[in-house]
Amino acid sequence: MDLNDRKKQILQAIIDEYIGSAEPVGSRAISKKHELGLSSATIRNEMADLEEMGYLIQPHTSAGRIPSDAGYRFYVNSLMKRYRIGLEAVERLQSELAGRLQSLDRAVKRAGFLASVLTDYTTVVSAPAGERAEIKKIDMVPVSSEAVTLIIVTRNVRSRLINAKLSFDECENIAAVLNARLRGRSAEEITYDTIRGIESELCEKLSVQPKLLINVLHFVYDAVTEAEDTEIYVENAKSILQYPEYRDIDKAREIFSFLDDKSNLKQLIAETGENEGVNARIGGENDPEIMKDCSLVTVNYSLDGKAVGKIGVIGPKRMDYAKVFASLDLISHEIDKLLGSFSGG
Amino acid sequence: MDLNDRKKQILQAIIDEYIGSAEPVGSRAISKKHELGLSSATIRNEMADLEEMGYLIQPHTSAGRIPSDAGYRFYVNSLMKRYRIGLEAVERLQSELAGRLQSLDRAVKRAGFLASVLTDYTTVVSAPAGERAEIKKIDMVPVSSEAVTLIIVTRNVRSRLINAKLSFDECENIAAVLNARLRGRSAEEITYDTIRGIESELCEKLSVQPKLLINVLHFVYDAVTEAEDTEIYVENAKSILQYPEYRDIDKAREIFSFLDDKSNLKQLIAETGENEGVNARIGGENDPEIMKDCSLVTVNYSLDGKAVGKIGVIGPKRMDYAKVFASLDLISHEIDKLLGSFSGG
DNA sequence: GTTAGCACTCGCCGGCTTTGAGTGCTAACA
DNA sequence: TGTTAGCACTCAAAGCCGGCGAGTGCTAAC
Repeated sequence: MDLNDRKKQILQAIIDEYIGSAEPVGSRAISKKHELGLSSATIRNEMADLEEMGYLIQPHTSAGRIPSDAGYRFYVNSLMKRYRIGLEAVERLQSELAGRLQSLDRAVKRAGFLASVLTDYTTVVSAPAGERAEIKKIDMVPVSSEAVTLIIVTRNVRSRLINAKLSFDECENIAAVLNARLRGRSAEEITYDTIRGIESELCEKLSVQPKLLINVLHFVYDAVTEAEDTEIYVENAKSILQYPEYRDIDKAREIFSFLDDKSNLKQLIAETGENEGVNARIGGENDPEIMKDCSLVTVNYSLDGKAVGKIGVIGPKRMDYAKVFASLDLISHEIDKLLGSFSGG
Repeated sequence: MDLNDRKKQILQAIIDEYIGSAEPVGSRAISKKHELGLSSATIRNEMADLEEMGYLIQPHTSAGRIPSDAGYRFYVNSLMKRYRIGLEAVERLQSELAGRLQSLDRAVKRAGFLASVLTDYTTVVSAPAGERAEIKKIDMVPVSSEAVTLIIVTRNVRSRLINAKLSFDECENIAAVLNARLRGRSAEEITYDTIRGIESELCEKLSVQPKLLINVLHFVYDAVTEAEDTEIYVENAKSILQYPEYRDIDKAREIFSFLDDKSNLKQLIAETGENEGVNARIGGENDPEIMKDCSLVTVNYSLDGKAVGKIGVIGPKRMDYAKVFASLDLISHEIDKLLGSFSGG
């Protein structure tokens, strides 16, 4: 059944009100604050209809109404007004994002942080998935008499400390062989046989103790093929405590525990849509029990035209969707731009 | 005035009890649960004395007593029993700590995490302060047609992305010059003049556009001299919510905000003792207002025999000091061992 | 179709009482 | 002289109204 214009207006008014106050909203409030030119009685009738249609819920007889999941869904799809982010905010965002850049991961983490500042909700971001990241260079540097740092440069830089007594020159020699064999190849192409080959070459050419070598190669193999275990960053988790729906400490604790476990978050994020643009999962649309009275709004960002990660905002169901949508839209575009400037070729 | 043995026993019993229950403890409870062979009336008299001496506080007339800051201090200094950490816990800790090691920073962060698991309190750790970290190697690698990664290896690895169109060979050449000039020097030794020198050498030898070069050198200078801004890691902040003293959401929020701001933490951590072994700051001994009903227990860890960072546990004043002391003692020794195996020379 | 009016519902709040844990004091006891 | 049983007293917390008021649904009039 379709909603007529007036019902839409009323539904919108109720949701707007509730988003602001977190209190059930009554007919009188709507008739007074929103200039619909209708008496509270009329509103009441309409509200009764809207409740019957499933868009509103009455917590108890003598209270006002609050939106149901379906109500929010309708709001997000058809009612919500476009939010305009202030120009200074946009500029500040751009300049903060552009600051010195350590890595793509860091850039994305910062984007998540900025999203949390912009929206004042908790954000979750997944770092760029690095599939088929090609090895650009491998380096080995002794950092003390006892330890060597192994550095692998792909799209980003990974490093690992190895207990090994190797001189600077030995490192250079080993690195040269590694580079000759591995440079330009993507991690998946590298098998244990590849490493075997390297091992025998090294044994022949260099006078390094084989035992040490095995150790080093083990680390190389490990680091190179490492299941590009996408990092997940959570920012501003504390903002959860600020919403009345989490006045209950135990509930808040549950959420914190949930957010602390990256595997939860990976799954949560993975379940969200792959399509373009900003996407919302409202309340019960989320799978994990604890998330059923939260909403999760996500957007994909891309590198070389391919979606490689997500930025998500987690907040109460009555979050300011308009603002969140606008913020994520903005941020995803900015991060796309930024990443674009570092990719290509 | 000194405490006789019986008073000590009673004080200890009260504090032990209170640490467990978080409720004011009454004379009857002590006389029953702790086998002192004294009636509640006698305990009452002693408690009155202990209160007068400043070790106990009575929240209101008809409640039991809780320890004062002085009470806790006395407990920590003289009463607390030695806590023994289980052997499996020790072994688990050692194996978890020894896992693949990305950097010293990471190792320490993990130590903080493990401390939080062991104690179930919030932990704060400061990464090894890198003063006089000597430059082992500088590397430049093009990662796309548009970007170059600049890598600086000191005791750890820092990297930075630069927008620059440079070929692999150009990068190698520039890096060679940088290495020749900078390798083996510590960050503080490098002045803007040094960089000027490199600039002119590069301009002479190589046919790189000067403008691009300036950009690159700017980054080098920046990355090299970067105020080795010690990282601070907080783990298990959520555990705060589990203690009845933070049932009040607003109080919890304050703490979270405090913990979110690294500058607060740096200062907090800096204020703690430099001496050997585990150190406690109890309640009012802490400076920040919000920390006045928390305790902070810290320990230094060292690299090359010099204290370079701290691991701290933050919890309610009635934390399980014995356990925390034992845990930090253990962890600091383990991390010292671990770091030791990567230093030297 | 809209609205004023009205009876009704029910959670919330403030004040009241009750309960009980815990105290200090006193007097008797070893 | 130190210890203990007994007792009156205190006071926060919990339970228990009762009134308030926001909000409703229904009805009747416009």
